Amino acid sequence: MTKTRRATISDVAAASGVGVGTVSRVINGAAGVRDATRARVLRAIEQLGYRPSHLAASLSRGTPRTVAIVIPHLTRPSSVERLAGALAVLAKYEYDSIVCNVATPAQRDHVLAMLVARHRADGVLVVSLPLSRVQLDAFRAAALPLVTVDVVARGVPHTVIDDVAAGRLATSHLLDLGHRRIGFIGDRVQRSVSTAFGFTASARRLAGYRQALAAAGVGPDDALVRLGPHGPASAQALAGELLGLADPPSAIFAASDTQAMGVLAAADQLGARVPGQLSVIGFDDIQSAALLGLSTVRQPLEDSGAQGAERLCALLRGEPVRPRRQVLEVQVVARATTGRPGPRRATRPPGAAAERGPRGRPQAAAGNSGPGRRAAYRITRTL
Amino acid sequence: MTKTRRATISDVAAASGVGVGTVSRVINGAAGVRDATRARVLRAIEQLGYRPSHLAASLSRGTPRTVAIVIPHLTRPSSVERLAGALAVLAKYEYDSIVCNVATPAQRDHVLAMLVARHRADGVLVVSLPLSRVQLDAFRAAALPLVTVDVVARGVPHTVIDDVAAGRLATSHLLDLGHRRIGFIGDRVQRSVSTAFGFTASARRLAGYRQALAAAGVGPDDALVRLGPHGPASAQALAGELLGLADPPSAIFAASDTQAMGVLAAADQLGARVPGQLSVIGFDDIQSAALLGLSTVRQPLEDSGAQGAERLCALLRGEPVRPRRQVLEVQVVARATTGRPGPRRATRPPGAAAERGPRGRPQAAAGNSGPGRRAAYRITRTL
DNA sequence: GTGAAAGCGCTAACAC
DNA sequence: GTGTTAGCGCTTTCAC
Repeated sequence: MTKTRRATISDVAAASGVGVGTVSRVINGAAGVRDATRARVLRAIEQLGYRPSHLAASLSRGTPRTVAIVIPHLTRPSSVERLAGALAVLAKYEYDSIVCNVATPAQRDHVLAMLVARHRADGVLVVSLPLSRVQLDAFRAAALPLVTVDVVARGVPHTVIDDVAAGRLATSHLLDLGHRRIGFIGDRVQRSVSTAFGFTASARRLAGYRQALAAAGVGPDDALVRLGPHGPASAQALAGELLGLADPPSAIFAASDTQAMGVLAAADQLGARVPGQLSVIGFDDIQSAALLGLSTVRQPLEDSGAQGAERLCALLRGEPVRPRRQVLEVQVVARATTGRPGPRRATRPPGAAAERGPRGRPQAAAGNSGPGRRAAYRITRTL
Repeated sequence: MTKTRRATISDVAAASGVGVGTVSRVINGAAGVRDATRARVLRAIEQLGYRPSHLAASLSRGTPRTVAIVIPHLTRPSSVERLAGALAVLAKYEYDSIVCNVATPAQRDHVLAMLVARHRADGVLVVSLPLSRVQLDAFRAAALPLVTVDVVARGVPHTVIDDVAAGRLATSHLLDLGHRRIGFIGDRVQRSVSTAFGFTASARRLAGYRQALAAAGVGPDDALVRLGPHGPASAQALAGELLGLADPPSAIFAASDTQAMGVLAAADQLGARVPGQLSVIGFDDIQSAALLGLSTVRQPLEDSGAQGAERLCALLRGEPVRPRRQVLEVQVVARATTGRPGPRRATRPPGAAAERGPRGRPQAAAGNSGPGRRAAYRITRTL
């Protein structure tokens, strides 16, 4: 076997005694090629091990049929669900998807700048990342089609939820159950330029929480609002603080399911029964929420990615994308971690470890554990 | 503003009164361009809104500098961690990564066939997907560089763990604690062609489980081995069966953390205290395992993706990749769900729901809940 | 039906 | 330093 260069279309043409045009037609399944000729070409392709260059074809055709997806914190359940939704749609339309996972604002800026500077993707889907005015201008100047998901962007089609209303919804669920001392645990806005992505969902959910309390005539108590870095460990610590208060909350609204899990961990550790002593509601409805029986506000994660991708594809086809802002619905999913407030009981001091004991499940769940079963829940309200 | 076509390199050359070669040098930061000239070119680029075509450059240069990653079940925590590891490495070497999430064997075959048929990626990283002999031959025939992760492939560099040994390790952990009746919950090998990916990790872990039992002189009891579809719901049902046995196991080894969570759910539901009445060990050490205090066998997920990507890059540089099989180490991470077997107690029948109560935590975890803290654990043994 | 030839937009070798 | 030119491998008229 010769150590030669890859076969090209003209090699195939020569080998089969036809012109390159004919070979091209055969490759692309175009009509107007005699069967005998086609067979001859196919045989030459086979024996030369010819593989058409996607690059050359794309260049000649004028479009790479490639889309870039820029997304932070890919390993977070909410991110990966969005990504999966987008990938499925893009694959459906036969776009290649270049995935850019960005861990820092510097990476984000670098990736976005690259995407704008060189023409490597037909369009870009940005997930969860707030874009600066400069960045938006750059996309516009480059005429690079852009769609965002989970973040508002002026002049750009975006798919979002109403976080303020969703925050009200979660809080109302707790109020409706009879809670009056309701804590909030969310993300502290990062000041440090080096790590700040500028996420604002948590803050908007907090605003909704405050609105709902005010509407219910419950006075705000800032001692019940705790913010920290995203992640369960921090949330666990903050929940511990809340539970250690002289007048602790009977319920906690966590700005994400991940944080809610930290709250549950704190409750476990301090011996607070859930939901008897402490009700907990999260946000997102990631897959493990169902597993844990976590009550939460469900937002359509996978669908948001799919919708964003659909809109980007429409944009690439030159179709109008209206309305510019697509607002997806959310709903409260009441599972086993929220209930009516119980009588006050002291929590166990940290250090007095207890054994992992039985947990409550909604009645409907019991005896209904067949394969493929999804955790039972009831949807309380839809936004 | 004219509705004209995109500016090309020769437009820029013309506008700045230089040749295309000079423009190319400016774009690529090549030395040997007078500052004044460079400035003139840059200005022209600016005002023409010129964006170099990645496609044309790649074609001319001869390589797309693009890699494809083919991975199933992207939203599973183990998959996405591997993906993130690979993406980070590929970004480091400035490769674009096309991600192909495949949900079915048909999709897998389609994607792989496409990758082989057209030259669109410099190399391919296949994660967790067993490749047929035909598929492997196709890659070889196309001279398309291939590396796999989490799956053995003849003649191809692959990064794996020793699942059999890991299964022994998990089982030994339980044996060492004093357990003798140990259940196993894993994946049933799918027969249906339409859904069978041919994953074998669970089966190999089962083999290790059997080996460890035999080595400890514990007679096998097939009633304690339950296989079903992957996923927590199925595992929960199977664990329910096990706990309902006349002589139930005092410990269960689940072939994945996801399944272990189903086991925990079953224990909760049936009122079996963990680890008092039932010890549970999972496999993978996905992020939520730490959160739940789940004892597990940790395999380096993110690192496996990173290693695979490193090896693929080495291959693309033409370097030899040795040894062909890279075996990563695993270790038991003992958290709060495994302990010595306690006195036998009857489980509560399903339907008698209990409240979610305090769970055990390792002593070290208590009072150590600061931000950024990782759940405390002790590593029992390394393979 | 099929072949020839003109691009697609760039890089790189070579000349000046 | 800078311009010129020959490809890179394909698609796509446009003749025949």
